[in-house]
Parts: sequence; structure tokens; C-alpha cells
Amino acid sequence: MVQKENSPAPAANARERLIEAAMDIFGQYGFDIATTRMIAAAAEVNIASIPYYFSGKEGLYQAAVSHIVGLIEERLSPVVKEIGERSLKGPLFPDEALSFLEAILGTLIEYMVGSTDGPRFARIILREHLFPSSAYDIIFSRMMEPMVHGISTLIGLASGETAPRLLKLRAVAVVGQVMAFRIAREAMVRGLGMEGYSQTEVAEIKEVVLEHTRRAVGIPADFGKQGR
Amino acid sequence: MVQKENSPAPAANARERLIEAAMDIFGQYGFDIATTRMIAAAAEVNIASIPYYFSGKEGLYQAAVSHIVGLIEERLSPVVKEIGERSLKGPLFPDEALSFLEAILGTLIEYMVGSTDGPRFARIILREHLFPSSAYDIIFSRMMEPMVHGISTLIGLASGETAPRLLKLRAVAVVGQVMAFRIAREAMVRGLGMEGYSQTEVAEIKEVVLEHTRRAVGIPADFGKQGR
DNA sequence: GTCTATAGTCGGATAGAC
DNA sequence: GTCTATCCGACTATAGAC
Repeated sequence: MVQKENSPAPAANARERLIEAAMDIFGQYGFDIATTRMIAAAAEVNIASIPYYFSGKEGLYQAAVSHIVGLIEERLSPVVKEIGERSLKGPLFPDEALSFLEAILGTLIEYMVGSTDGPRFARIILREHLFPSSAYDIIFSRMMEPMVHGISTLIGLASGETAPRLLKLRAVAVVGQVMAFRIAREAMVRGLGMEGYSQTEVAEIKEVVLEHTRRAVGIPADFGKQGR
Repeated sequence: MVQKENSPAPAANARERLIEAAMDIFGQYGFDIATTRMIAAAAEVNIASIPYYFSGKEGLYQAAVSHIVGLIEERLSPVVKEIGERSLKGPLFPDEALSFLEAILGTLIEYMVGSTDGPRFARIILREHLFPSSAYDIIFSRMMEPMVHGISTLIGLASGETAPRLLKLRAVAVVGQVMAFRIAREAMVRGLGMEGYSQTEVAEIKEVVLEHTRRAVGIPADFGKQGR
């Protein structure tokens, strides 16, 4: 697997390198400012590889979005799996549903707001919501739909609320709080005089969002012993 | 003020027409996809007028952003004015602060989520948060900073909370809920099978956000008679 | 102050050698 | 499968007539 020391450098596995670089560049600049030249340069791969492997810039973009969604699925999979296994043994108790909900939101915040790569990926996701492209289908069907469905179900189980529409609205509002801190990062950074969120800030954000969520869902502070 | 019926059509007040069209086109397509040709065509003005009046595409964009911020200021000005006048007579009571807060959020939701032009403008605002350009200063200093400051102050007065940092985080989370419904519009529309928000949906959204806000801020349901 | 014509730049995709 | 060279198209901005 060692590369030739000579100049041209064949750069094997160009496909993977391109996807990696594409997530980075598209995330940083957005679809239309990012150029295939930038991406090829970052991947240290020839520009012609892009139409070759992905039949164009747009194909590469879709592949990158798909990969990002995969990363998020991966992050959430432990909790999702746990919920699945627990559900086999019968319906969740409210306090269980609540702690699953908190686990999901916590993971989301840590990844989308806190980590170094998450925020860049979050930009792509959010951008697709503002200006949906052909890649939005991937985001909707593999990420937004399952997430809103899952969260509204958990809110229902935790709160006892049953109206599905109301639950969906609550779920969107709750997820929206998480996204707000990603979107408002710029304003927060200026207004609070930070330069990006540190671990402390992420912890504070998590605390506020989880507290709001518990309250919004109508769960009293002394919950946990009730409902059984 | 009547125009010549002849072909070339001089198109007076080109400046205003350009700003009007720019808000529309930039809002619909985003800065880089929107072209000066589109805007000039929509404004029924010659392309060369753009560098002439605004010294380029970017200058026109800034002018459009500034105008949008002005429109939002205008929408909120009645409440802001009322708060200012009331504040002269002494500090606000908690229930007064709450109802001002609700008025502001309600206006925001109606305009940014519900109305026909608001959502298009909201796209520009949100986009600037994801990919700040030279126009972000305008948005931050004339809109985000005052809004977060005002809302966190009102939350403080309504809830009795005093820690400024916590209040700011709460304010961002609360505003984030409003934005969530603009961002998630696409997903909501698909997931709930609507096509755009109707008046009914806007009312539901308003109800949910205001309810969450009251609860998040820690105001009991039977509030209003307390604190005096 | 508004227009036409054009210059100058750049990005994406293709052709074809290796 | 990777590379070089090149083409084509599109966009912004400028020059200069009216």
C-alpha cells in the first residue's frame, strides 16, 4: 500500500478520497461556491476522476450527503438498537422513554453542535432544508423522517400525549432547539465573546435543551417515580 | 408617472426596482445561484444598472439584506415601542414581560413562518448564519443582537432568572424553535402531507411554540395573578 | 441615467494518451 | 483507472454611444 515516491502520485482509492474531501469542501463552502477543482486538490486526485466516478459534481455531492447521513445513523445506532431491544419486552414506561429521548438529543447535540466535523456536516443538512436539491430525498427519508417519527413517539410515551400531529409539532420544536445552537453559532460566538463552542458551552447547551425539553413535554421535575 | 408605451421602456427608479427584485431572487435562489441577469430581468432594468447603482452584485445583495432587516424592524416596532413606553413608568411585572414576549414571538412566527414573503426573507437570514458574508454584520447588529438581548431580558423579567448567560442560551433556544418551523418546512410539508403552512398550521405552530416557551421559562400554567 | 456590445474570467465536462 | 489538455458555456463588469 505504500505509494511511489515519484512525482505524479497515482493516488489509489480515489473514490473514497473524493467523498472525504467533498464532505469537507461542500460543508465549508456550500455546493455552488465549492468547485470541483478545490475538491480534487483537497483529495489529491485528478479533476477528471469526479465525472468518472460520480458522473459529475452533483453525483459527488449526493454521494457525500449519503455518507454524512450514514455517519449520523452510525452515531445514533446504539440508542436506536437499545430502544429496539427494549421494545421487544413490552411498551416503554414514561421514564424510560424520557431517558431514551435525552440520550438521542444528547448525542445529537454533541455531534451536531459540539464535535469538530459535525457542525460542518450540519451546515449541509440545514442548507438542504433551505434550498432542497436532489440530495434532499436522502436526508428526508433516512434522517428527518425517522428522527421526527422516533422523537415524537418517545415524547408521546413520556408525556402520555396521544394526538399525533401535536406530537410531531413538539418533536420539530425540540429538534429545532438543537439546530438553533448550530445556526446561531455565529451570533452566539459574537454575542457571548466565545470563539466556537468549548466543551463547557456544549455542556451548558445540552443542559438548557434537555431542561426545556422535559418542561415542554410536560414532565414535572420530580418525575421518574411516577407512571409505573 | 405613467410610462411610455414604446418598446425600450426607460424604467425609472431603477434603484428601488432592483432592491425589490433582489430580495425576491436572492431569497429564492441564494446569492451564488441568483444571477445579475435574473435580477435585472425581474426588475425590468438593464443589467448595467447594478454595477452603476450598487457597484456590483455584492453591493446589491447588501442593500437587499439591509432592506429586509428594515422590514422586520418595522414589523416588530409596535411591540418594541410599547415596551419602551411602558418601561419609562418603572420595571415590568413578570406577567407583563411574558405577554410582551408572546407578542414578539407571535409576530415573528406570523411573519417568518406564516406570511408569503417572510419565509423567503428568512431564507436569506438563515443562510447568512450558515455561510456568513459581508452582509452578516447588518443582520447581527440590527437584528440578532437586539432580538436576543431583548428576549433574554424579557425572559429574565418573566421568570425571575438573573444569570445573563443562561438567559441568553434560553433566548436562543426559544428563537430557535421559531426558526425550526421555517427550516423544517420542507420536512413538515412532506411528513404531514401539507403543501406550505396554512393559517391553521401557523396557529398550531404558534400555540406549540408559545406553550413551550412559557413552560421552558418556568412559568406555571396558572400564571398571571402571581408576582404582583 | 440608461442602454448595447464586449471583454475577461472561471468552472465543469470531455477526449484521448498512457 | 489515472492523467493532460482543451473546449464550451455562463457570468460579472466595463467601455462607450445615446
